[in-house]
Amino acid sequence: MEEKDTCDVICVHEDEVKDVKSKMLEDEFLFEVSDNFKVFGDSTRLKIMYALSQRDLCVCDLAAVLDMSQSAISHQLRVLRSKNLVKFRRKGKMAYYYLADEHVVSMIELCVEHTKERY
Amino acid sequence: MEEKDTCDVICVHEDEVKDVKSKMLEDEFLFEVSDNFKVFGDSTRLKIMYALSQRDLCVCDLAAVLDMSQSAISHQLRVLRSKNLVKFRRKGKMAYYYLADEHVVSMIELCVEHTKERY
DNA sequence: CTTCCATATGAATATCTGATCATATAAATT
DNA sequence: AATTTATATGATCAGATATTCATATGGAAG
Repeated sequence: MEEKDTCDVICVHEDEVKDVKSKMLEDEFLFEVSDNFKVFGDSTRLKIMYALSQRDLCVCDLAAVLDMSQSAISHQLRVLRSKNLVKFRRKGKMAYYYLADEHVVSMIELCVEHTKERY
Repeated sequence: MEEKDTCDVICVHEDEVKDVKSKMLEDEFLFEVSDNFKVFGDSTRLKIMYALSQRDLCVCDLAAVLDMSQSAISHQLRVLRSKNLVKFRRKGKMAYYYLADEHVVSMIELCVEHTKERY
């Protein structure tokens, strides 16, 4: 299976490696999972989501809450939309954003808890 | 409170903003939370942790399981150690790594579940 | 104490990411 | 229709990050 004994991997324990390899999830799937974590791994996006967990807000208000530029917020909202973490409804010129579902809230809550407990 | 009406933030809804601001968690804390998520937001690190959730492994075996260089793995293990997500015990020349606690496992499991459910 | 080998790490590089700036779009108001 | 204003977005740039390469460290065994 392995063609590459070329270089550094010398001390491999064949059986254990084979065992764990068989239990590993698909590369593609784990990439997707890490990609999901990544969205939460930026404090601006996390703050946006946390703010939205309090109440729906328009872009301007989010900018005010986070004390950041409208553009910066808008760019991050785009990311959050692309990951289906937030949605929005138009009301006149404004766009009111809200969290897409409960998963988002529970993800944040869990990591908040873990962060509190672990340190 | 805001000295900066300078530029773009024009349409702020004072009350809602004030309300959400009062409910926001500390900047510093949310930064820490996002920083924790960030560690899980890289597929190499996630794979390492997932592999270790199956059984303790030495660096070489991890490299074999992930099919990556020893150096790359070692660098990422350093990151994981610095965040107290993994620990290791020496056995001769080798270092056997293992997950630091159950939090790590449950974090991964949760996001795996969410990823499965959401798409 | 020298060699061997598993692991660690510093430096360099390439890629990615987030903020800014300038500008475009789109809805409301005149 | 022209203007205003809330939001979106493309381009750019700076800083962060992951891998590689070369080398160092540290324990084992001779």
